Amino acid sequence: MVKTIKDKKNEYIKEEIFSVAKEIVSEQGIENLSIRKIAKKIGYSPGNIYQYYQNKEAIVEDILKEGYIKLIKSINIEPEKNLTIVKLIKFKFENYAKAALEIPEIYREIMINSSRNILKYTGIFQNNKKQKGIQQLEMYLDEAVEKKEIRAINTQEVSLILWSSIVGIILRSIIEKVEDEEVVLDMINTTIDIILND
Amino acid sequence: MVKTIKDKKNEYIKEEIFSVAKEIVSEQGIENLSIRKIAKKIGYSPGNIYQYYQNKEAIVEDILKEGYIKLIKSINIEPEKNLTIVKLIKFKFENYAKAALEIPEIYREIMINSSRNILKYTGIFQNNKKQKGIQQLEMYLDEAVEKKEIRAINTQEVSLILWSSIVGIILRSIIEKVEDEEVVLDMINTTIDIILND
Amino acid sequence: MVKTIKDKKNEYIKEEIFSVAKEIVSEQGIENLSIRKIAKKIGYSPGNIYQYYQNKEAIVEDILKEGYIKLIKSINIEPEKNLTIVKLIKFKFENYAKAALEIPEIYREIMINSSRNILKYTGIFQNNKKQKGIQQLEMYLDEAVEKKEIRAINTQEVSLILWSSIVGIILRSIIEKVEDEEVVLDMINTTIDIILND
Amino acid sequence: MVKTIKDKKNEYIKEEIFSVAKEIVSEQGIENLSIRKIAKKIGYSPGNIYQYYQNKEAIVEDILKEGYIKLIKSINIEPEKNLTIVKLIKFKFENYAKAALEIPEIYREIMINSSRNILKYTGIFQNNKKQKGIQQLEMYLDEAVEKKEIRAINTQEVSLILWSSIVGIILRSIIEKVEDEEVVLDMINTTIDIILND
DNA sequence: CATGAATGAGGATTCATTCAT
DNA sequence: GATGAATGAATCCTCATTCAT
Repeated sequence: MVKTIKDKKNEYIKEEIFSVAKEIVSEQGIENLSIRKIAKKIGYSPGNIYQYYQNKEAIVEDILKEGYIKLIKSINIEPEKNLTIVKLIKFKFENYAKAALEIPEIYREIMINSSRNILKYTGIFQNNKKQKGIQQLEMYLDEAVEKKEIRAINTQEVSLILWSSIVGIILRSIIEKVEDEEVVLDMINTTIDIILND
Repeated sequence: MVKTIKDKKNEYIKEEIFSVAKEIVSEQGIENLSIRKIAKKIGYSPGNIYQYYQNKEAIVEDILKEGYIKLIKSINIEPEKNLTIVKLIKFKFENYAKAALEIPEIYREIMINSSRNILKYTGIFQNNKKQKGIQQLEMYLDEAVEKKEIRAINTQEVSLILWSSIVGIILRSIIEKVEDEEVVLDMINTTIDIILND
Repeated sequence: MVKTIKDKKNEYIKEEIFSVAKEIVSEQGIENLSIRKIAKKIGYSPGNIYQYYQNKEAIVEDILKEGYIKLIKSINIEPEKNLTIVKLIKFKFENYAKAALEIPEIYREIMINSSRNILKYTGIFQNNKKQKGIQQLEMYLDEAVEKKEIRAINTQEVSLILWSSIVGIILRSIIEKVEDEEVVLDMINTTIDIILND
Repeated sequence: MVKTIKDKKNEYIKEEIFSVAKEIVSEQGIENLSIRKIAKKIGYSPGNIYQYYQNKEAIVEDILKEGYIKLIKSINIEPEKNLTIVKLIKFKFENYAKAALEIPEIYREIMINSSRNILKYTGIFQNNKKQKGIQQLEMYLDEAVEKKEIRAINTQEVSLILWSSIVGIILRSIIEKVEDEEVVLDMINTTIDIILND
């Protein structure tokens, strides 16, 4: 399984296609992404794109997947000092929102997308397989209750509500093209306060 | 101003176009609506559509406008008996959610749309001109506080958060094609409870 | 052959169509004239236009013909005082140019049009049937030579040259959208001086 | 920089498109040129034309540019023997007229076109930037005056008049579809004689 | 007379994808 | 691996004209 030079070159070009595709999506929206635009931008021929990706859909999928990973990473960042659970939740949501706002067009697409493939990662209504974010959030809430940081709540319910509220806020801020990130972050913070209140 | 048979036929066909367009939007999403598809579906030539609508945009606008009006109406329904403010709010959000879920694709489009024209009605981040729904909600919250139904809160903030949370939930349920309306309605109810808690 | 009220109404509407058509031509150029635009502007239906004109071409023809008549009239204006022949020629060309510049789009179309119908009035290369303008010009030149106002010339040749030079100048000024009429009139005057000179 | 077979084929097809486009323009006028017609005539799909030309405008531009270059070349032909200035002017205008009459429809289009891009080369009313043809003509006239070949004249004025007269004559001969080139050339010659006369 | 719905053809473009080279 | 020509279907829209009403 050693990577030959060829393999490396291969990967390099695939990255190139990928990266240029993201650029186009960021600038013009996913609905304006086209194979030809990608090809033109990287200086390859349209046909050649199909050496690296099966079709356009595969590229889009990759973009969304990468976006999703970025989001996951953002909530896996651990704070440097010890924080209360509530503060930890706030810390994580703040990182999540920042990550989302760095890739607004892609975040928008991820959250709007109805394909099974994507829903696997974004769904909140599929009882059986909960996405990691919600799982983690629920755990934190359990812990917070246990530690009496917050009053006793139905953590299963509240985690869902908290999650969809915040996703809703971020989505709207993207759709409305809000420029001041602070406004969004503040609103998220307040939302957490109110929902977890005391 | 008597409507002649011709007028009626005319209106009938315009309705037909409109209705077929909505069908396509519901089935394939607004991004897949096209004049040709409409024409084919009603058995007319594409050019003829332009007898009834100035252009594609006008059709889309009408669809969204109708959807928006449906939503407005849903929150203008008054309950039969006297209700506490909190119950009134729940009643109204329930009607709103039901209305939204009757036209899922259109609701989705309304809420995702970034055009100035639509944002006028859906925006929550434009401080100056608040949309009616939020205004009304804020008033109710003020009243609820006054009547000591709920604890003292920053009604301006809370109305925004409540609103965007619920829109977020409805939107996600549409994107995830949740079939059981009850699940969504319950979640909304709980959200209101939690946010306004007691 | 008495004109009934019906006939008059008929004519009135035909005039209306005609007049609106000219407006469109003046504003948007003849290539943008369409039956629908005419119909819309006069508040009649497209189909009805065909009650008054056989087809679009007939309307255009009428517009050009009227333009041509305007031009003819302009050179039939007689000066108030007695003028030398050369001054008379200048007087007439000046009127002609002014008339042309009042209907630039139409003049352009007349002078560019290759249809037999129009060439009948604008042609200068059809030896057999000379258009009136050239005929008249030739007569004046004959007279000027006879009266020794100008040197002996081949009036047949010179009339053609003078004519096409001036038409060329007017046409170019229209194509270049020259705004200052005086510039054009001066140039025409100088052209006459130089060609007839001494 | 070796041209591969592919390159050659590519160029060949571009030429094909170009040439077919010119054919259509010659037969039906530039206003009737369409991508679909070109595609049909060469047996390609309309979309494929866009492999070779960015859009319709680019094709038209190329046609006009080629025509314009042809004209420029025609007046850059130098006579074999020494000629007097007047004869040189005649020689050049003759070549110019011949070139124009080889591409009548295109010449017509060039001279009728009101776009800034074309006027740059054809305009005579833009004082600041005179087109080369007029500049050259003026120089020749200056020289002719200096050498006493012709009487003293305002060479600036006369060059404009001479130019527009001759363009006017050529244009009319094209519009009237004069078949005998000699007639036109004679008329031009006479015009020069008369305007520069003696 | 007048309507205006309807057609059918046509306009320029754009696109994802394929395939011979 | 890479090319890019080619297709065929699609996009929106405009038009002159006809014809049943």
